[in-house]
Amino acid sequence: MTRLALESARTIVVEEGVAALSGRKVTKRIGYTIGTLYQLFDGMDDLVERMNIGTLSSLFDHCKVAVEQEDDVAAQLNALALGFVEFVRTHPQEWDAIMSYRYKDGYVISEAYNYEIQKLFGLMEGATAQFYGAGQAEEHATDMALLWASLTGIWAVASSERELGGTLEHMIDRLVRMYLKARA
Amino acid sequence: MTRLALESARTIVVEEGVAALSGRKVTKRIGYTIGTLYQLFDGMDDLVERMNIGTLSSLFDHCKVAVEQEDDVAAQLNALALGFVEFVRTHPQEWDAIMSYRYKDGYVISEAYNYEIQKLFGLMEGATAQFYGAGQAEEHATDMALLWASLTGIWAVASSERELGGTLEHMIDRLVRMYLKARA
DNA sequence: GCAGAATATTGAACACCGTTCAATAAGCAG
DNA sequence: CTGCTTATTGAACGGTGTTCAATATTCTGC
Repeated sequence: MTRLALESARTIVVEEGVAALSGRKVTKRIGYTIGTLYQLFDGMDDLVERMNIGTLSSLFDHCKVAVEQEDDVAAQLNALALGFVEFVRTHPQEWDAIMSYRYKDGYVISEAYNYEIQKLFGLMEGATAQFYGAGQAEEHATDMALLWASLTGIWAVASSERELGGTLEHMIDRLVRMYLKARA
Repeated sequence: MTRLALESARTIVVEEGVAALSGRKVTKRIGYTIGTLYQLFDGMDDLVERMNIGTLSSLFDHCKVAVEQEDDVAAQLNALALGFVEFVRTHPQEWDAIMSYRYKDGYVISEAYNYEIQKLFGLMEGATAQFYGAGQAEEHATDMALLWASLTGIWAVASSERELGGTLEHMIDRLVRMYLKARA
């Protein structure tokens, strides 16, 4: 039933947003009652986290095939960035669940979650590996964190429906170009 | 009383985070009851939005004095970025209220809110004006949106307490450096 | 000072929420 | 069929946002 519950939760998030997610709604959709949910999940935080892990995993899969279709660094980096945009555009609510949901004070994010994030970072590191020498691992990591932060920040700004100048694609393009110019 | 309520709301957000904010808590702290809040605010969205406007205004004031102490572009841009970090570091919960609070479907953000955002963009545009010619207004706007997105994204990543490589200051430094190198 | 109008404040009501847990139902081994 | 184990229930608790008729208070004109 946990699989059913996670699917149900995802459907609600997709259709109404993570703010509209509730345990009772999740169980009602699949013919269960609220009590059952709490035998299988350690509260709503756990449910949302496990759903988010699934989203991150899908994002990784999507980006991976995008990157693997390219050869040189510039093309790979562009494919990665555009792959991210493509995925988030088609799963805006699921991405928003990742970005805006706040776990209860003291809740510890699972290793599985951090592993998915690491997978995504690995993709970026792989694409840009040739820019960094043996002793530049730290610099490399910093740059990847910066790129990731910028990517997610760009989406946040672009999806805020305020006219802040510049379309999503333009910003992405300038970010990648800027990085390549500064690095290559 | 609306002033009192906004102060009370801010105190709760600072002490417990925006997720712990509730109308009854806000009014109880100042000796009122829940009914009163709804005569003065058009629901919780309105209350949060007006509180967030105050936060953005404070952020602007803080960044403005930081920028005005510098002369050349590079120094101004650095001051701006570090001013942002400084403010958000000292007001993490209030900033999180801006980033993670989700307004109800259909709620329209006020002009006053968008104006505060515009003020911040104006600060960035002022500092980088000399990089852009007469016909490059659009390009300028795109770049500013990108810088803003990156700045806020960097904070989101850095404050997520996952070790994703690179301290906050390092990322900020590399972002500004990257922009200047690509532009100047 | 006082009547009346305008404004401010209340608190109960409604339908939800997350979370817990004793009680029940279902499935299964011997 | 009995007992044991697992799955499921649903009531209970203390909270939430929101509405609104009823009550208090303040202000205005006389």
